[in-house]
Amino acid sequence: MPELPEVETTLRGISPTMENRTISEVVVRNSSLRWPVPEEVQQACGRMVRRCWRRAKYLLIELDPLADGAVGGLLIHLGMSGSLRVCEAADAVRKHDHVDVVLDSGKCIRFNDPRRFGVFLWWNEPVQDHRLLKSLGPEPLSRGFSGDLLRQKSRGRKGAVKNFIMDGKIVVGVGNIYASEALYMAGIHPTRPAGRISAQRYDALAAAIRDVLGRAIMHGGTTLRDFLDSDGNPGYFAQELLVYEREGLPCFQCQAPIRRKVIGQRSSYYCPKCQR
DNA sequence: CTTTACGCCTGACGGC
DNA sequence: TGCCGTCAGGCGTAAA
Repeated sequence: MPELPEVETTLRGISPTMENRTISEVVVRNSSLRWPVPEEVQQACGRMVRRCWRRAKYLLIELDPLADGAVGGLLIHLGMSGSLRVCEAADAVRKHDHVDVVLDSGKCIRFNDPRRFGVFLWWNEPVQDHRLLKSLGPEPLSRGFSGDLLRQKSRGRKGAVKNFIMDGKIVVGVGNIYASEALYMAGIHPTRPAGRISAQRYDALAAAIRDVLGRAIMHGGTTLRDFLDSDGNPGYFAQELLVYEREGLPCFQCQAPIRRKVIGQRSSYYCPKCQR
């Protein structure tokens, strides 16, 4: 289940293969992803990849501008079960390999997604104005993210802090696994109303979010069930997890059994003694 | 404005 | 062995 560290790992895996290469072909075998893969993605053919980058969990393949200066490129989201792998264009196609981006080098970026919650779209506007990106909050690893920001945006909010930090309009890239982890590290109970948390504790939470995401990226992400990086390898952060999927097991700090509770339709894990 | 529930989809797993 | 129900979850969207 790709969260921000898994998307970042994927980005780092595909960038060297894609940047400064020309896209020779885009092969769509199955266009029924979250939204249909549009015919416009064929506009990528014959154009060079200027830069691969990431905004939230969206991967952006930015192409060199056309003669008239028009920018454009591919927008990819891995959804729940998606992955991109680097292979040879001639390699055998596997189950759920929905789209290929073939490069002039003969290499291929192959999009595989069993659950098809993923996204493969074309963009040609200033990408920050794209409907999927325009109302997103700051990147958690950027300077624009801080405890002060969380504190300010939480004013008047009565919902659980766990839902608050998973809201992409507040801060992007904090998914279900890392939300539980960061709240545990900061000693904050996941159901606590977001508006009832001190500035000092929000500082600790922002630091925990940065810390856990940064460390997960260093480990190549978390593989619980199906995440694979662009070389087909799992991530190794699962062994570092402190509470996620540890229901009933002793808290590493106080030995109390870790609890699981569904908050906002999602499993949340926490220590009832260490988190208030 | 905030908050909540839903649905898209396949694979893994448990019970019978 | 097979079948069926349940769960997993990112996130846009509709509804409250």
